[in-house]
Amino acid sequence: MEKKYKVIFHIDLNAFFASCEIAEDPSLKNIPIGIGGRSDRGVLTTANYEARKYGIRSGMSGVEARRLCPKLLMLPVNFDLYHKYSNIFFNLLHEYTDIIEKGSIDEGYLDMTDDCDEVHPLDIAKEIQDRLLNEHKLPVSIGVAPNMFLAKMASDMKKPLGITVLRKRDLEEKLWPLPIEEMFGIGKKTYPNLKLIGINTIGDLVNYKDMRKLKLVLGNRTDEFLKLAKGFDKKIVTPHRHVDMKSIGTSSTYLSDIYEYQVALTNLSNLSKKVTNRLIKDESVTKTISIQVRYNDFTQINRSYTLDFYTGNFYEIYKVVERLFDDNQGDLPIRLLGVSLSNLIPTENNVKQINIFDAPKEVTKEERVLRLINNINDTYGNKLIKRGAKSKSK
DNA sequence: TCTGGGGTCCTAGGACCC
DNA sequence: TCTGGGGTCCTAGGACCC
Repeated sequence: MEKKYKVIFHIDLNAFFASCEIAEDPSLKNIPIGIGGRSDRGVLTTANYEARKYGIRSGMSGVEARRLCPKLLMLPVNFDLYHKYSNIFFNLLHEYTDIIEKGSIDEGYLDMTDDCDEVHPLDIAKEIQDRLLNEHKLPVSIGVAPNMFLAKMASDMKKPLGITVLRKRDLEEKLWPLPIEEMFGIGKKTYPNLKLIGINTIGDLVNYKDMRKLKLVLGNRTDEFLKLAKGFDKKIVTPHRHVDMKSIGTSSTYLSDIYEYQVALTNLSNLSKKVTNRLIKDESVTKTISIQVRYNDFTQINRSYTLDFYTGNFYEIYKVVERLFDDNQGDLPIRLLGVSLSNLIPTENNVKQINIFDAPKEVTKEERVLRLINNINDTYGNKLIKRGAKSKSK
């Protein structure tokens, strides 16, 4: 028999990074904690609820956070720890269903439609929440709804440790009064434009009549957003969606701006090394290599190059990075550099077409690169970045 | 509040092939 | 020579999310 409604859970770990630290060291429980933001130019990735009492929020600069709460304990980001707890979280969820889609490191969607025949969904949600808290000290909020969008919106409604059921008949009362910027998918660029045309709440969007104006703001996604706001979402929970990584990247904002060509290259080499190691650990190879350069006025360029073969070799990757940088030098001091790899496939699927040891020229270049990396005190070390192409984006 | 680092997806133009 | 369409891949930028 066809079921009328699906039962979808969205489960969200509250203040996840901070919760991991507290789970690991319970003595931190009642003190304000911020994760990240320890350098002068850093921002907090997470603040626990104790810290939020002081007005501290994630995304806030560390300097500002300390001003609001001088006794704030600031801890470095520890991804290994968070991955450990993320695995604990998803393993527990798998005791209830295998139809789980990972939203990110700290949130997941569960299709519980077939698991709620004899048990009320609310009872299962309560059990999952209690177990995560009691067995692993992980607080979660859970949204229960007939589709993924509504479940996501629901889990956000009561934090921390909330369980919110959002049925179709609740929309007018619970969803539509929310400010439009709280709608999943509407970000800080879009909502000011929606407000300009008179849309302040999700309900305003549902009732909006002037399709021409709406299309000017939302473009091709107009119909999609309208359907979501009305409570319709056809997406289905897709396990393993995030198993195959589409890209691996790393970037760094430097403590002070970079003025020197050689320093930029050294940093790009370090980033390339780091990202190549992650690629190897992931047992993948890449075809497309990108660099990211953010200047001190916050304009940013991204440049990429696609090889006609796959590689997991540092020298091959760095060679491209170096060339992309050489070809695109701006005339501003650099605030951030990044290297990212995409077009990834598993190493075992790669039939290597080029053996670099057969190509003497390549080896010569490798040696040159090697010298470059090992020779930070090069006589040209203080050479100013060449004046070249102006940064474009604005 | 002077603004991190990890990602995903979408768009649009151009190259290139048939 | 004026000028087809369809499909795919690449590149750059932008919006968004956690």
